[in-house]
Amino acid sequence: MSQNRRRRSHAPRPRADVGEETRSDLIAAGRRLFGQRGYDGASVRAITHEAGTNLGAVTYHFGSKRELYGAVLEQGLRPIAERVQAAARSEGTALERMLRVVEAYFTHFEAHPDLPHLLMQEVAAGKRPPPVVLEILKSVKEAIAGLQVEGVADGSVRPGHPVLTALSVVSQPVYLALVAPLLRTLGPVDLSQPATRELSLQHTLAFVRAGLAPARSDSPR
Amino acid sequence: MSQNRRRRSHAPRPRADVGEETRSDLIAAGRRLFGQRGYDGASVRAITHEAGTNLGAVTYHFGSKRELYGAVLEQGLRPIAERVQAAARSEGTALERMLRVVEAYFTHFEAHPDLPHLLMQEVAAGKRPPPVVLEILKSVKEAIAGLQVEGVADGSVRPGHPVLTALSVVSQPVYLALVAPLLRTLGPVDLSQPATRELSLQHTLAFVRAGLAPARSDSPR
DNA sequence: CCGTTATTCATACGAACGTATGAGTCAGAA
DNA sequence: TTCTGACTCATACGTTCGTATGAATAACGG
Repeated sequence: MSQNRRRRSHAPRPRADVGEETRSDLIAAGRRLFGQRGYDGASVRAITHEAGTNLGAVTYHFGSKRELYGAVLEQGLRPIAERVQAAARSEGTALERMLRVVEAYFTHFEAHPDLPHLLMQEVAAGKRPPPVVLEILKSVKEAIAGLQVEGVADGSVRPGHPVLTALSVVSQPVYLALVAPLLRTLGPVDLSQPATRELSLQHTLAFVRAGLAPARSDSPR
Repeated sequence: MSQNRRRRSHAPRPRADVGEETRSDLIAAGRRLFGQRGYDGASVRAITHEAGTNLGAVTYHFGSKRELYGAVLEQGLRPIAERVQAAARSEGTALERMLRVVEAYFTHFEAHPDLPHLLMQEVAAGKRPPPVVLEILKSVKEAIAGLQVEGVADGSVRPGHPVLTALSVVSQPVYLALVAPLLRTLGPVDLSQPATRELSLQHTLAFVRAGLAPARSDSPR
């Protein structure tokens, strides 16, 4: 997490930051290839070639392929976690903020369609993500679960299990992004078209709103 | 789909069906290992060892590892597709049948927790499932989408996009089963306990019912 | 009984993989 | 200028993989 901090005391001094650029190139290439072909499908050779560096670069900068994957995951997940938490801390009723969380997922996945694949591929294969990633996931889970609790308090959300509710909400954008490539094969729904994407966002917002809203007796404001 | 039908005309006659048993042993072992370790993580050697057969058995009976995986997927998916379609054809309003579909997923995943992993691991890794599997998925998708259309007609379901609605519904049990192993790590929710499982079923039914039901003006019967 | 044939088995092959190794390169401190 | 250390690079190592090959085995029809 913090062991790769050069510039120790009075010592070595890196050369211009050449290494940092290689490092970020590897993360970018890894993100692209891991997302497209899966962890095993993306060889170190392919990644280093895509990054325009040498085969040894992964070992040198990350120690192993697995640790590169961890860095890719962390760098990919942290921004969306921040967006979600920002949405959870925004103004309005808890339900309104919850819908903003959904919208945050959607717009983020629009810019980074490979992100759900990146994470879920390992989850689905039964492996355990690195601890740093688990912590990020945990914080997101708690933010959304907290939103449900707040919603019950302010009357904008129907009572229920906070964690399960968080899963129900998150599952919508994540699952949709996961199966998007299949959808084009299975039928006429093409989520790569902006109009369809907007439609799916509106559908999801409506579904989540209806799923969370109280039974219609004390719907506030 | 039907090319593995021996007993051609007047000819060879298999010996007692010894081969069929090996074949099903391989599928069972493949299902276990593919589900636990992912496609790449389950080597042909591990699978044949688990099945108690020889290394060459996969090539002999299926032609390749990939085709074994296809057979595993097909054999795993067909029963749940049938259950879902039976639920879709049952009695009651479309909404009631939709909830029965959700329940069918839940109870089936309870008996076969590795099933979602088996399929989604490849979807998440960006690969395309074999055509037979795609056809099964398509039929399920259409059954549930048809349920939504029926629901709008009989007034039990709010209007909306049929396919997107089908995805929203299916995502619930699938995503829950996918992240179940992570949930135990991330917090106090343990979906392997029967009580929690029942709780999650009730939660999902409530969420889907609320998400689908019309705005409360013409809720029938 | 013999020959055919489905099936099993041991073993080999070639390719691809992740990682290790050691030499080469170059900017900056002394 | 010389030395140092971060970084790059080519190449080698050992392993594991999926698949191919051909011999052994055993049941069945004739």
